[in-house]
Amino acid sequence: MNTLEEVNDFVHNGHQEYLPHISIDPVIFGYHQQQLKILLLKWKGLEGWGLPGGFIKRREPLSQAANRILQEKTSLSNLYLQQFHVFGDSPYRIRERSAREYKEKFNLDVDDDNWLLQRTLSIGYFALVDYSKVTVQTDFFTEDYQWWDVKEVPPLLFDQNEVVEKALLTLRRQIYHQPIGYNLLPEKFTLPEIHTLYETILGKELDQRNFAKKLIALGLIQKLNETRAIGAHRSPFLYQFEKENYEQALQVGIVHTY
Amino acid sequence: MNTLEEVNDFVHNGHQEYLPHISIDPVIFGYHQQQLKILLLKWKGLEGWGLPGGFIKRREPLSQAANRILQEKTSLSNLYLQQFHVFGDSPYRIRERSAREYKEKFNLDVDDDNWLLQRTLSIGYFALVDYSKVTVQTDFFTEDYQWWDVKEVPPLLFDQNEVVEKALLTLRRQIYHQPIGYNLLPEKFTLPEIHTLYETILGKELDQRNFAKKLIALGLIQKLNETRAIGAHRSPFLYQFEKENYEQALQVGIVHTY
DNA sequence: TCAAAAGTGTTAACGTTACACCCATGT
DNA sequence: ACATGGGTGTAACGTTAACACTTTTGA
Repeated sequence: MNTLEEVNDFVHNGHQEYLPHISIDPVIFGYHQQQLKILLLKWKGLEGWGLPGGFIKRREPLSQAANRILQEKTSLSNLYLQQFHVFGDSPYRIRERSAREYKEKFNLDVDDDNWLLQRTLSIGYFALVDYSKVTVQTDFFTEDYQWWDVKEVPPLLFDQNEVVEKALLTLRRQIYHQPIGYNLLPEKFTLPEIHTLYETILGKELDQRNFAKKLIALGLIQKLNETRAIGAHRSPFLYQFEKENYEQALQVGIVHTY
Repeated sequence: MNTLEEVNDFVHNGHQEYLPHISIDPVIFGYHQQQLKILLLKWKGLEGWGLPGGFIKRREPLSQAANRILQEKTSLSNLYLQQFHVFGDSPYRIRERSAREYKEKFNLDVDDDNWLLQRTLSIGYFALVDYSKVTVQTDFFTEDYQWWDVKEVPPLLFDQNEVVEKALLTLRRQIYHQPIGYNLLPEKFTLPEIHTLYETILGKELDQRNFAKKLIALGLIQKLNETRAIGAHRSPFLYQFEKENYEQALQVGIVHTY
């Protein structure tokens, strides 16, 4: 969506192609330099940053819509994607926005009953992606994008800070039942990497030895005969996930602590 | 909604009051005679049973809508109510239904573009209620209601069997993090009652002694100096929840097995 | 007095936690 | 050589899991 023609068509006729009143807002998690990050877009004409959301096509299955929206923004397919909550309580999402406000911000002429101005619920999804493989597409509405450390998320549009909070919370709870990491880390990774990842998600320190013991005891990771030289005094061993056990743990679910 | 006038108004003008394309479908759990049950409605003119769903008013917060719908059907307020998933993948929910089909089933004249015929996503909620306190309201669309053992749920409309399945799964997972029972049991209950409840939700046997020990050790329940005579050779002690610890466990969340 | 249900403790196995020193490498 | 980060084992503790008999009550 880059030409003015396309944008005008979307704004004025989009409701024929998309379902009104419902959007999908993905929280995209990536991991880089020992930090858990999320991908945010800067919307043109608006102050804040926001999630890379989108709408559902009228005959498109919901999960397919979520995948499509993610792919449009990040050029990634086959990522880990999971629905976690519907947001429909915030006053921002109830009071319809005015056409005037829209005109001022986007410089687009819209009627008062335009579909984009009406109340819209948001279905929250979170995605776990390999940071290094993401390439972001910007379009007419977005002027910039940036990865933000989850500890330093800026004020977001509407109630989207709440969306991010809840995504983190869900991730944190889920890690007690299912392994996480396959989608966030490169194929080969070091113990310190996955160790810090888990600490970051859980927001607490985990004993180095016990953590490694646990993952190996569960059969989730295996040591490779390679090391990676990453600077002074540092050449940790590489590990990779044991796909079979990992998949099984994902599906069956487990209950344990770290 | 009982008079023909009200029904016609809802069918033809409901989209002015309610958001189209989104419904709320509550799975209402109750517990009676050692069985976990859900409340289903028989829709007039349709073969199957279904969930007591409803729509969201245009300016109504989502969670308020869910509470209102539940109260309209069960006359209960202040119950435990939780969102768990949005359903939008099933082909039933994508193919728009035809006006002819609607006419045949409900004997109502509607246009092809009537809001009730269009694709509708469903937001799944589950409620935990005190079985003995529910009184069900039927209306024009519903001709009967019935509590069903979760082990014997009949074929439901659309993809609602999937909704029930997912509700149970969510409940089962949640019980590892938060206590459940306060909303399902009467104020005073016996050990065998809560024991069977947990066994039913988890779908597996739990050691009698260990189970009681655990709940008492966690400070969730306390023994009363009363017994209940419930038949031959049976007069178990009554217990009640320790509200403070219970609430705290609900909010903080815990990780444990049973 | 007999049948049915409720109540009650102990022990062994297992998993979790706490804890510190050596080794390899690059500067 | 030294500074930094990575790697590794053991012991105490707490939790879980397995197990059966006694008591009460009503018929």
